Parts: sequence; structure tokens; C-alpha cells
Amino acid sequence: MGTRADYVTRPREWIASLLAREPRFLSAAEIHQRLKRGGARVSLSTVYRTLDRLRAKGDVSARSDAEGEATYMLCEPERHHHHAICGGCGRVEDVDCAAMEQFAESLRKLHGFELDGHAMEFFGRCRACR
Amino acid sequence: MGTRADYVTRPREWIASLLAREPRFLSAAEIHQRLKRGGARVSLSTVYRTLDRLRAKGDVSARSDAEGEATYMLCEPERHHHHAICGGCGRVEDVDCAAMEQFAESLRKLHGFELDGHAMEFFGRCRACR
DNA sequence: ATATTTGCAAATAATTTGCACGTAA
DNA sequence: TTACGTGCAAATTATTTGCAAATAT
Repeated sequence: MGTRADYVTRPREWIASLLAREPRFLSAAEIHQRLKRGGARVSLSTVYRTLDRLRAKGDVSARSDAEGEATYMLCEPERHHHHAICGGCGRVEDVDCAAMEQFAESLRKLHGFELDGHAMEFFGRCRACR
Repeated sequence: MGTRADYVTRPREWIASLLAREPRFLSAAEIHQRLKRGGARVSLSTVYRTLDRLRAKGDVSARSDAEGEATYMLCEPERHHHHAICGGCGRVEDVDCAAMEQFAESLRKLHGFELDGHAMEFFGRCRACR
């Protein structure tokens, strides 16, 4: 039968540890370069494969940046929330959005649009960069 | 001096006309295929160049779809607004969002985050697809 | 007439994949 | 031991670019 395991390997530890340390969206290439600079021997393919695996598990959230390049960030899956992205340092803060339900209601009434899901991103300056 | 003109050509008319007819995000490849099926002789490069030009003028809005492919749609630039994207047919409806200002205020108070801009997308079913 | 646009084919750039070798269990 | 993971290099895919020929003005 399908045995299905999940080994703990150096590359996976390195990648997870870097993501845990950086609260912002990083591209596969950025992660790869940082790890190599730090002395780790990892291939770019492994970075891609690991990120994809983490995304499938729901541990990281992914988005395309302004240039269309995929970027990834560690993400608590428990609570539905949104991101506030600092234009200065790239730091991402989680923002929960209780006002959403009531907005969904007006969408339904005004546009006849039944909401399944939504995505929001906010761009601006965090406390430190203001 | 730089003369800077703006010719009206067949490819540009075809592309603009297709965009005007389809109120949803289309990829360059989709636009290219449709035009060719319709008997138009256009190159994919021209589609890319034209879309980019329209985006620079502010006539189309662009976004990366779930697979990271760039997609484009005609867009009124006057009013700031958001999109409601139908999961059934892909139809996009414009939604203005007056509640945003007050949300920005709470972001500032609760997170110390100064808002520059934002992007919102809603996924669901339009009237016709419900 | 001539500035601008196009098509084509080649160049880039991001991401994926096949496969022989390495490694965690 | 053996299922799973990795590195490498080659394959794919989206997008951009150089340039000679076509077109709008």
C-alpha cells in the first residue's frame, strides 16, 4: 500500500528555518541565494519542490509579486486573515477582517454576487518604516 | 524632437475590440488564439506589446492568475474599485468600496500601519451562474 | 516620405521534470 | 534495506527583443 512518509532532511530544515526567520514574501531564487551564502548546499529545484510541498500542506502562502514572480511566506492556516505588506522593508503583518461578513452581504444585495472567497492585500508602511 | 505618435492599426483594433467584448481577465495566449480563430492574422508578440501599451496607458488592468500567468481586462481608470470574479464563467464585475476608508483607519490604529494602497479580489458566483 | 508597428525567430527567465545517486528511517 | 529526497542537466513555458519588412500618417 502507499506508505507515504515525510523525512526530515537538511534542505527542508534550512528552508523552513529561513522562512521562520523572515516574515515576508520571498522568491525561490532569493531563498536559494540566501541559503548558499549561508554555506548550505541546496539546489534550486529542491527549493521549488520544498516550497510547493509546504504550500500543499498549507504551511506557506504563495503569491505573485508585481513582476509575476512567485513568492512564499510562512502562514498560520488556522485563522482566515489578510496581509499588510510594508513598501519599505517588505515585512508582512497579519490582519484579521471581521468586517468581511457584512461586506459580503452588501455584495450579494447590490450585485447579486454570491461570495465563495476573497483575497486582500494592503500596501503601505509599517510602524518601523513610517 | 521626439515626435511620439500613436497609429491605429488592425491588430490594435482587433485586440481592443475583443477586450471590449469580454468582461473578464484574458491571457495573452487566449487573446491570440481567439483572434486567429476569428480569422485575424496577428502575432503573439504584438498581443503582448499591445497589452503592455494599454496597461501603461491605464486602459487595462493586469493580474496574475492562479497559475502565475498574466491576464488582462479593460478597466475604467476614473473610479477606484475592486473586482468580483465569477468562478463559473470568469465574468468580472466592478465593485466600489466605500467602506475602505474606515477600514484604513482601524488598520492604522490597531497595527500602526499607514495604508498607501490595496488590492482586493472576490471569488464566487455571479447572478447568471448561481 | 518617414515614423511607427508588425511578424518572425532567437533570446531570456522562471519553473518543472527525468533519472542516477544519496540519505533518513 | 528501501522508500523517499536530492542534485544536475535538460525540457517546458511565459515573455521579451532585434531586426528587416509592412503600414499608417
